[in-house]
Amino acid sequence: MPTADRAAPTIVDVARAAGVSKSLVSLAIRGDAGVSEATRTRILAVADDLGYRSNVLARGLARGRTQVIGVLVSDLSNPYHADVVAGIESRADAAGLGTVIGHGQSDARILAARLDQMLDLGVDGVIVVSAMLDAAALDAAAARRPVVMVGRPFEQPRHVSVVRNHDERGASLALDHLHGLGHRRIVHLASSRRAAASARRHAYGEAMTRADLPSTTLWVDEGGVAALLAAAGTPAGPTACFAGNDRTAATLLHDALDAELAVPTELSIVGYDDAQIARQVRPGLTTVAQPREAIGREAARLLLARIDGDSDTVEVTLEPSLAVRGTTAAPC
Amino acid sequence: MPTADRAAPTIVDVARAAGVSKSLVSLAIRGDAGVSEATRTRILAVADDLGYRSNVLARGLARGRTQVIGVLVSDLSNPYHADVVAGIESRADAAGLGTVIGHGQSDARILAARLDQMLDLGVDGVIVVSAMLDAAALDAAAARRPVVMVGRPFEQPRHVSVVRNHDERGASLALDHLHGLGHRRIVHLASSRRAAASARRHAYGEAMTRADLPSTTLWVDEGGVAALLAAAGTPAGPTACFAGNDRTAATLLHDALDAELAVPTELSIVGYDDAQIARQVRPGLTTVAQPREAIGREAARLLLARIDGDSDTVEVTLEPSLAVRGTTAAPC
DNA sequence: CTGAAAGCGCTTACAG
DNA sequence: CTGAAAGCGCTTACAG
Repeated sequence: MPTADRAAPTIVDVARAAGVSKSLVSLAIRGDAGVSEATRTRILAVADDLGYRSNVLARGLARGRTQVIGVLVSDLSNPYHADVVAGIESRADAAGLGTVIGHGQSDARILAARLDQMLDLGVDGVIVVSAMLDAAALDAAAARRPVVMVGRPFEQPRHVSVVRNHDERGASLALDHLHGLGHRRIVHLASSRRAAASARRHAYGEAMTRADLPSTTLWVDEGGVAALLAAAGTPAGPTACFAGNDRTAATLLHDALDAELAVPTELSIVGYDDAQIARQVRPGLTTVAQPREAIGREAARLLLARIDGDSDTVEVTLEPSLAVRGTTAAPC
Repeated sequence: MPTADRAAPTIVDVARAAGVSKSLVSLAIRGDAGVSEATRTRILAVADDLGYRSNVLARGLARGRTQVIGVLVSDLSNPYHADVVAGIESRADAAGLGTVIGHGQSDARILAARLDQMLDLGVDGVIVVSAMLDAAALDAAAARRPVVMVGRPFEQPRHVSVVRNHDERGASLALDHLHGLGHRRIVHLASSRRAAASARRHAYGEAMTRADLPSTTLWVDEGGVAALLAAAGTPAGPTACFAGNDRTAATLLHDALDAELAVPTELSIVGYDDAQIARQVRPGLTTVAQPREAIGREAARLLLARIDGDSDTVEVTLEPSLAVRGTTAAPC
C-alpha cells in the first residue's frame, strides 16, 4: 500500500458509493448551487469517508485552471525572498490558491528554464522574484500566462506588472538621517550596477547636490573599502557612508572595526535592505528596510487580478522605511 | 495575446502540420524507438516551429507520472535548506525531473496542508526537509506517493526513508577538538528538545564520561547563558562550551563579548550546523558542518529509487565534519 | 434538482 | 514503420 495511489478514489467511486451520477458529485464538491443541501452534505460525507481528493491534473486539464500559482525566486538562501514569499502566500491562501516555488539558483538560464517548467506544470500565473531575467524572457512567459515581477528590472517588460521598493526614497531616508545627525562628508559605497543599485547611487548624488554637499562614490571592486578606511578618521575624511546594500555595509563595518576605526563615532554606516545580517552584526546596522511582505502581497494581488482577466500591466512602487540601529550617530 | 495561452499548440496541431497522426507525434516526442529517425527529426522541427510544449497536466493524467518531484521545507529563510534543496535539484535535474518547492512557514499544520497540496498537484514523490511533521502525517502521505524525509524524526515513520546527519559523531568531533586543545571543563548549552538536539546533548554527556570529565548541561531558556558567563573566567569555571546549534552559539558569543569575556582565550565556543551566521560573527564560529548538499543528493537518490519501484525504506546517516574558525583555542 | 455525453491534451495497447 | 480508438479524472453545457 505504501508507494501506490492506484487505489485513490475518484469521483466515480464517490458517485457509486453515494448512489448518484458523477456530474452531481462534481457539482456538489465545487459547492454549485443547484444541488440540494441534503444531497450535497451526503455526497461530501461519502467523499470524506472514502478519502477522496480532487485530482488537480484532471481538474486543471478540464477547466484550464489549476488554482495554483508559481513563485520563482533567484536565490532561496536570501531571507529577503522568504518574506516576499510569505506575503505572496498569505494572499494566495486567502484566495484559495495553492503556491509552488521554483528556484533559479542565481543563474539566469536556470531561472528561465524553471519558469518554463512552472508554466508547463499548468500554474495559473507566476510571480518572478528576481531582476535577473531580461524583459524578453519575461514577456515570452507572459505570452503564456500572467506574470508579475518583484524587483527593479533593467529594462521594463511590456506585458509584466512590476512591484518594487522606491530606491530613490530609500536613499533619501538614509541621507536625511545622516544629515540630521550632522554629517556633511558622506560617501557612497557601491558594489553593483544593477538597476536598483544604480537608482540608489544616483539618488545619493542628487541628495548630496540638493544639500549642496560634495558627493563621492567608491566602488568595492576598485578597492573602495580600503580607500574609505584610509580616508576616514583624517581631518577632512568622510564621517559617514551610505552603502548600496547590507552585505557591502557589513563588510565595511567589519573591516572598519578590524582597522580600529570606531563605529559609529568615527564612521557612521547606513545599509540598504534590512537583511538578516543587519541584525547579526555588532553594532546592529542602521539600514533602509523594504516592506517585503507588503511587496509580496501586492504582487499576489496584481497577479490574481490579471488571472481574473484584468489586462492592465502596472508598476507599483512601495515605500521603504528606515531602521535605525547602532551604526549611526553624530560625528565626533 | 499576453494573458492567454488558448492558442497554445497541441499535439494535434503538430500532427496536422507534419501530416502525421497524433500518436506518432507523441511517440516521436518521447523519443520512442519505432519512429524512423527522419520522421522524428521532421516532427520535432515542426513542433519547435509551432512553439509546442507538452502539457504536463495531460501527460500526467494519462501516464500517472508528472516527472516532477516536490520538496517541502519548513522554513525558506533557513540557508541550511537552500543547500539541501540545491543537492536535491542537482540529482533531480540529472534524472530529467522537475522540482517544485513548498513552504511550511515553520508551522506543522501548514506543512501538512502543503504536503497534501503537493500530492494533489500530482508530484511523483516528495522530500520533506523538516522534522516538524510527525510519523503519522508522514506515513499518511507515503500512502499516496513515495516520501523521503531529511532530518532527525522524533519517532521513526514506517514507510518513509530518512536521511540525516550523524549528530552523535558531530558532537564527538566538537568535543575531541576541545579536548585536543586542552579543555577539561566543557559545558553544553542546550536550547531545544527535538531529536537532533537531544542526540547531540546525550553524545556530549557520553563523550565527557568517556574522557572521565564531569558534564554540565545548561539550558538557554533557564538562564543558561547568564549562568555560563558568570562562571566562565572564574578559577574552576568552564573554559569551553559546546552549543547545540549555531544560533545558540552566536548568542553566547555576543553576550560573552559584551561581558568583556575574551573569546576564544577565556571561553572557547563550538556550534553546530555551520549556518550562515557562523561565518558572519566575529570571530568566526568553530562549528560542526553537516554535508548539506550531499544530504540533498542522497534524499533525491532514495526518492527516485522508490519512485522507480524500490519499496525498501531506509535510514541513511551522513558524516558531519568540523569547521575550525576563530572561537576555539587552547585555554589560557 | 439530476443524468448522459463530449471534451480537456496526452499515452498506450492494438491493428495494420 | 503508422493510424484509429479508448482512457486518464475531471468539468461543462445540455436534456430531462
